[in-house]
Amino acid sequence: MAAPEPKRRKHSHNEDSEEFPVKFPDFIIFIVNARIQKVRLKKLRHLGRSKGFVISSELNESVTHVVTELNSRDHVISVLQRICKSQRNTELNAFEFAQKAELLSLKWYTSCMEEDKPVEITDEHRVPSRKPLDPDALEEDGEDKPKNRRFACQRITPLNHPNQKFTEALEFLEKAAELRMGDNSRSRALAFRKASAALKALPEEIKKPEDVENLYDIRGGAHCKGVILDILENGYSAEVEGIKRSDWYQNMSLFTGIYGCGISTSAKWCQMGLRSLDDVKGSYILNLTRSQLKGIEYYNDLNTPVTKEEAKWIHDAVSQEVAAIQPGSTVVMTGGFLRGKDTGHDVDFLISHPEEGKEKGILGTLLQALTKKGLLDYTDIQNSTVTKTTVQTGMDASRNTMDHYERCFSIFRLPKTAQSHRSDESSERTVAEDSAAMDVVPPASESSPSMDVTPANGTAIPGLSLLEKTNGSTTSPSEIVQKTEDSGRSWVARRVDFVIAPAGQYAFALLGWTGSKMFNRSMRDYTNKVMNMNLSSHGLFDKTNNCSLQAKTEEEIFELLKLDYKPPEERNC
DNA sequence: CGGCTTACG
DNA sequence: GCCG
DNA sequence: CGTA
Repeated sequence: MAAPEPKRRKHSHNEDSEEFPVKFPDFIIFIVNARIQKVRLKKLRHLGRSKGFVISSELNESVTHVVTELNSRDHVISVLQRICKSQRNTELNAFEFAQKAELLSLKWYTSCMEEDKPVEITDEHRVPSRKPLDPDALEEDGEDKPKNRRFACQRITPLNHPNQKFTEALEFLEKAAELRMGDNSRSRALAFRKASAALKALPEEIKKPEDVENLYDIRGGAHCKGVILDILENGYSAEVEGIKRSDWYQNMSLFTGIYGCGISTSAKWCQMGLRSLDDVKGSYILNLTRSQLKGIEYYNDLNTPVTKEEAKWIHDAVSQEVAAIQPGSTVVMTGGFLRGKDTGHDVDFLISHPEEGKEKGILGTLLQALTKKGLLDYTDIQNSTVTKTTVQTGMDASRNTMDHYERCFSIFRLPKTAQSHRSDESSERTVAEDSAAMDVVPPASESSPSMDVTPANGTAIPGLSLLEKTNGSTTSPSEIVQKTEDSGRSWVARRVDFVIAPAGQYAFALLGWTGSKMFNRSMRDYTNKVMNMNLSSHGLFDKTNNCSLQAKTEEEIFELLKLDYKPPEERNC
């Protein structure tokens, strides 16, 4: 509504209080910004001033009324402390201040706004102290309370737990919800995932419906409880089985299984009448992205779980290269493997260097080195392909372009010799031997070393597959699949993610890339709602005083957030 | 009845 | 879909 | 939009 007004640069100190006549000088109000959107806060302040209240933009002794969305006195005080600290206001003690000033809910404030005057303050308006100094003091009350913690990041969530049957069903419903493209669908999917996470943290198997009463993320819900009940009674969920059999689910599943193809694209293809991978390959009107082409080409490989052994081999290969590029660097395999899983859909590496700044350029050089060794099939950086085709030396030309970026999603060529040497312990090979063993094509000038699907002259011909189809109605589509499958490669394709982080962000990157996804969402949600801070894989930002907080270990991050530390194996929500 | 993690490519 |  |  109101454009950024030029009026307010008169007095930077007490800002715009002079714009409106003060009608209630006894009400000096400070609004705590926690749990309030920035825009809304601005409106609230302006509204208050326009009604004749004094809205202080600073927390000081003169403030008489504190207004907040927070619902516990302790919480308010701890936030006030932070504000004092950030204002360098050392003489103001948050505890003593809270004794004198009124701590009131936002409801009181909005009531005042509606009535155009201060409304009478009742205990309803006051922030409840809600301090059961002895939690067991309130016995009968305690029975009704949730028996798990509110946020998944506060709970111990191991990889293996006794309620797999239930969580699998709930996570199936999560996936199914994501595939439906409604407005609520993402949020509904989240609800299923949260319910699953709640069960994953239970130490005992669920035997009766009462076992899931009073659990956050389940207790208030009919749907999830119904699913659990179903499984308890029949051993399976009819809803889940029904969806599994449905055509739309199978088609959507198939297409979203293609790397680079999300629900939007999948739905589009479904609506176009496509029903199989061959349909996609045979359609000449689709504008397939680079990643989708690779996703189709390596559909089977990329949908085969990566084993821990494979991951280790890749880790070795990557570490070797990185050590050569920048000695002293660290290469950590993050993701599910760090959380204790023994398979994964991809492998994640976090690369860093203890000396700030020395990590710069590593990723670009690493990708070139791996590509040169024939270990990388695809990187999702778009720069070194089409434009500079004239230069036959290829890689050298792109040197300056491959510089500063921090993530790379790639497809790794894992030598088959590195795959299964379980039966023979002595057949351990080194990375060097293996990459030498496979017929390494020195990555030619063109982007794709012309695999089966793409024609040899480089540029993909849109109508090619169609021609094949029309030429021989005898040419079965499965023939193409076969071609791609036993094309006699000496390697398999695996998804590998590279992340690079400067030393100052290392702990945050490690935390973020270790996951799980649900753990991250939960922890970031908690950070917002409880701490009024902002957490990402780059850092931690305190919104109450607009400053970022440093941490050099994961433990320090948990401490800053007042959370009990959880090792990676306990983050499997 | 609004909100639901956050950021890069 | 579940929570505040 | 897709991916983590």
